[in-house]
Amino acid sequence: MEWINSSSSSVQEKQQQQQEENEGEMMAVEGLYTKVMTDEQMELLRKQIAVYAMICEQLVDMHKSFSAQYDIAGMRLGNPYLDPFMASGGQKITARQRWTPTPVQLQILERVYDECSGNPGKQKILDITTELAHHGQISETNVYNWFQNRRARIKRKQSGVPSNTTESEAKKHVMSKKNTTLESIQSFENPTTRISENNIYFQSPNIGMEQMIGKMDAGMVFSPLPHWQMDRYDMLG
Amino acid sequence: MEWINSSSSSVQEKQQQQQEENEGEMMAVEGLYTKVMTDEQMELLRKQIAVYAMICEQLVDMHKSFSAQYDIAGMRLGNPYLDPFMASGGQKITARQRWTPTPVQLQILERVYDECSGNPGKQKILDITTELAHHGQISETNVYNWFQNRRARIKRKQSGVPSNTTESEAKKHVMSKKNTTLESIQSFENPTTRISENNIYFQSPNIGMEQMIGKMDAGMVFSPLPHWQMDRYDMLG
DNA sequence: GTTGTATGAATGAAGG
DNA sequence: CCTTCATTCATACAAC
Repeated sequence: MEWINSSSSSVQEKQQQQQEENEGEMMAVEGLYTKVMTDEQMELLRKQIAVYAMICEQLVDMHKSFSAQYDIAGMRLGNPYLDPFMASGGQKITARQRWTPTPVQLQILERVYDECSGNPGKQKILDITTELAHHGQISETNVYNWFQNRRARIKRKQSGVPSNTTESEAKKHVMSKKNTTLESIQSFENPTTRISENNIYFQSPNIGMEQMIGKMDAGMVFSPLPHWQMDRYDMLG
Repeated sequence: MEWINSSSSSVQEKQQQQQEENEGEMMAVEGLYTKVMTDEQMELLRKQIAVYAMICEQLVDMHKSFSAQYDIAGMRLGNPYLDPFMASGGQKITARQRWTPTPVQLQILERVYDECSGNPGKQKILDITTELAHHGQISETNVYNWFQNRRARIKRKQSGVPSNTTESEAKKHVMSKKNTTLESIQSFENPTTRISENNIYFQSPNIGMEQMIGKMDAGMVFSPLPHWQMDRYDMLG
């Protein structure tokens, strides 16, 4: 069978339509459509899985030790870690993963925003999309999101931008991509239990069970359905 | 920096297959190279991660039982670990304000979603809630909203998407996501050791540790270096 | 190459 | 059910 064959399945049926030469996440392969994933994304996924694999393994080892004897000393689950896989090849490209309005589009959007007091109707969005499409690849969803975000962010600014940046959208800085994977995993939520240092999982050969559990309970939550798997849906018809 | 270190564990050992150039499924886009992945592949990966998450969670639960029973001091030999960041703000201590499904919960939800064709009855929701409660804080409303949103969003995605013919065929390859979810994962690498029954992981909130370990040693072993990164990897024949 | 920031997108929840 | 909001995640890009 074909590995690279277009299909749909997964939680949401999907089928692409729209722009075919869109360089976004879709591309044609032998006449079929497929999603594109960058090395970076793959790397990330790979790491997530690896992290789980490691944790599962350690937990199992731990259990074995327990079962065998309450030999605490045997608690040493890990040992020196080796690098299972790291150096990813070359991840140069970055297929566009997110739409970015062109200056022209932005200008039009802002103009319309003022005209509509920030809330254009569905039909209006469709019209706008059509017009913007003349200036670059775009979809209704993009427009919809743009207005959505615009409203939310303007509102936030007005209602005060107190130094209260600890909560809203101006704080958490997920640093460089290198740490992103772990960061995203451990700090997904619940800041009170998050570990301050990155690499908590690997900073030492032996990780305390308590810590691990902490991570599981609090931070081991990750985006279940990677957004890039989803299609860019066109907001309703 | 090193991400994953491992020594000599069954699972990770295999991850060693250094990733090379993976010329395999690459294609040129605007002069750049990218990897390609189908929806099925993505779905599969996502599920793999989810299963790991679930296993980890259960292992942790088990561990907790053990700890409680024997109250082994050695377990916390680690470092108490204090969070240096908690002091400043003060309000961030408050837990999250909105429910976020854990991977396990999500997996269950999706399974139920398929079973109920997206519309579980009131009683069903109650049942689900009860079960999900074993994996984290949750309320009926959460479940209700989840289904509500899911239906709406799936629908939206489907709209504007001319149904396609590739679907029926493609589905065969991956799974109808109902009972095959785990199967596909289990048999990912080693079909001979796969579990014959589906949903073995979910038959009850707690499954025996031995079983789980069995799964890990036998069926849960998958190519650490995602097949889609290997050259010409042939997924099942 | 890192760190900070602006902003596109995902999603739980609320309102109608 | 549908639309909208609020919050958060993640990425593109600028600034260092």
